[in-house]
Amino acid sequence: MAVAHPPPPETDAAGADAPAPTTAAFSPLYQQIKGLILQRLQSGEWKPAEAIPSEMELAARFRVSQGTVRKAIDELAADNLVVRRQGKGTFVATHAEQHVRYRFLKLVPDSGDRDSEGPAHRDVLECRRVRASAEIARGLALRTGDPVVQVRRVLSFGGVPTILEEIWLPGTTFKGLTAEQMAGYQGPTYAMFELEFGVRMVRAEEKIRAVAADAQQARLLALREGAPLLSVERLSLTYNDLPMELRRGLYRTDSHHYRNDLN
Amino acid sequence: MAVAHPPPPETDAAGADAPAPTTAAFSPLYQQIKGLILQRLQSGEWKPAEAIPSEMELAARFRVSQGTVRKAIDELAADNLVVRRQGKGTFVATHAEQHVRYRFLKLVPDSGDRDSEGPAHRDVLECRRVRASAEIARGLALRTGDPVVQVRRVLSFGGVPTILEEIWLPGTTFKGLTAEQMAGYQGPTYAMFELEFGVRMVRAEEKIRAVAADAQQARLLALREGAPLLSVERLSLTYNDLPMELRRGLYRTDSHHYRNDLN
DNA sequence: CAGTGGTCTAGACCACTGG
DNA sequence: CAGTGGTCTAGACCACTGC
Repeated sequence: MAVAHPPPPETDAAGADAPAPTTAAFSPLYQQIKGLILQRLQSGEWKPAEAIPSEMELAARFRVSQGTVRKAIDELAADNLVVRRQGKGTFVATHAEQHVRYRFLKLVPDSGDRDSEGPAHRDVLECRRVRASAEIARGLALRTGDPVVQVRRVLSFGGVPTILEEIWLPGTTFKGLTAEQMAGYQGPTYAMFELEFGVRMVRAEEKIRAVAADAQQARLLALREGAPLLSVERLSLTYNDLPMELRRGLYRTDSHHYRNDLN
Repeated sequence: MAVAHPPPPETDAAGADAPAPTTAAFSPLYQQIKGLILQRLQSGEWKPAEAIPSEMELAARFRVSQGTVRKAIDELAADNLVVRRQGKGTFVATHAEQHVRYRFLKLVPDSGDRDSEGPAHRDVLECRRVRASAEIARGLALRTGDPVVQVRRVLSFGGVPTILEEIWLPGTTFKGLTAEQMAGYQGPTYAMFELEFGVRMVRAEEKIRAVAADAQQARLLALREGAPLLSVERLSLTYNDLPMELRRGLYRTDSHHYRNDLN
């Protein structure tokens, strides 16, 4: 209510808060607040790793109680869009510097954690602009023939080539992406996407299959042809469920496995 | 505080609420309440599909505010231990009759949803008591040689054999499990476990690999030997993270895939 | 209609962080 | 110390269910 029909505005002149609720169907106040915060997040008003205003301040801005803001932020935190730190503030989530690196990579060594084998070595085989095939276009919500950036690379852990992957990105958003960027950046590739292109991947959907390595794949992963590989097709989405990356990885699973927790 | 040091007891004589907090380290009140509710759930005081007492009633019993009970139940609902239904009550979650059937089975047909191919046909190849190998014992937190029930079966979708799986269950808890129960029960096997053995699986951990079918596996799944299969090793746990089932499934992924959502 | 979960508020106090 | 997120309360009212 307070958002849709604000009482005599006080801070409106200063901040222009209270955008049109469009054709808003009914929803709880805290959902509306969540939506307003989301808008600021995707508009880039608050950038990754930055602090967002305190709960008290947001409550004042939106003219609701702190509890209502709190519930909105609770959901954003549950969605991994934001990270709360007691005593410090609430921060826009990022794929970098967060100690939850490699959030989307669920391949782990059979024994021990990922840290035991050190950082991955990236070998970029290819990075070029091409035109989207029908299949790629469908996945990325583009039209066939639209420009896309295609990357092929091999990731090695402890010197062993383990992942062969092919990545497709919308050409207009990722204009100017170079093989050097893909190879040289320290930390997760998704962190580089945030920093260089302002694109933050929010969630992803994976389709997993078992396949047999063809001759080329076998060579790149130092295997015999026909060896079983895990095929992981990932569609990564940014705010508003907008697809922003299509990736197909072939994982060796002789000394690693894909770990998944169900609940 | 209210739980640890209850004021002059009123309902204690009637209900005996306020079990010893043991060596309780400090934790928020709502966490303590969550723990108390959890105790009732795992003790079987409230059984699957039954309603638990209302928030108001629990608040009165535990001598805290409704909001505190609410937060405790919120977390239990987030953990899928309990299901809230506005206007009706809060119910103990179950693998049956919940329209989230097959919560742990992430294999879906490439096109369309699971309903399009009808229910799975179960073919039980084997169901017998054996002694736990070192590996099985380790997974189930038993000792080598302890009795376990071993089941082997094939699941077919639309007439096509798709999953070959081997299941190990602690022999003492699942004493008397028969092939008829494994085959005949309508609905998820996990629902049968709840009904017949009072064991509710709360969460699970899966390790996924790509493997090549051996001669026997290929025959049972109507494939050529060496065909790539998804190996899904699942450890299912009940309350208190107690392991209760070890399962190794081999999935055909020529017309199905393992679907996973990351966020 | 009464009873349930769901929302919202206002205020108090606690726990943690940093200057 | 002030500022932040985290907990807890008490009470009001809304939305949904079933009798």
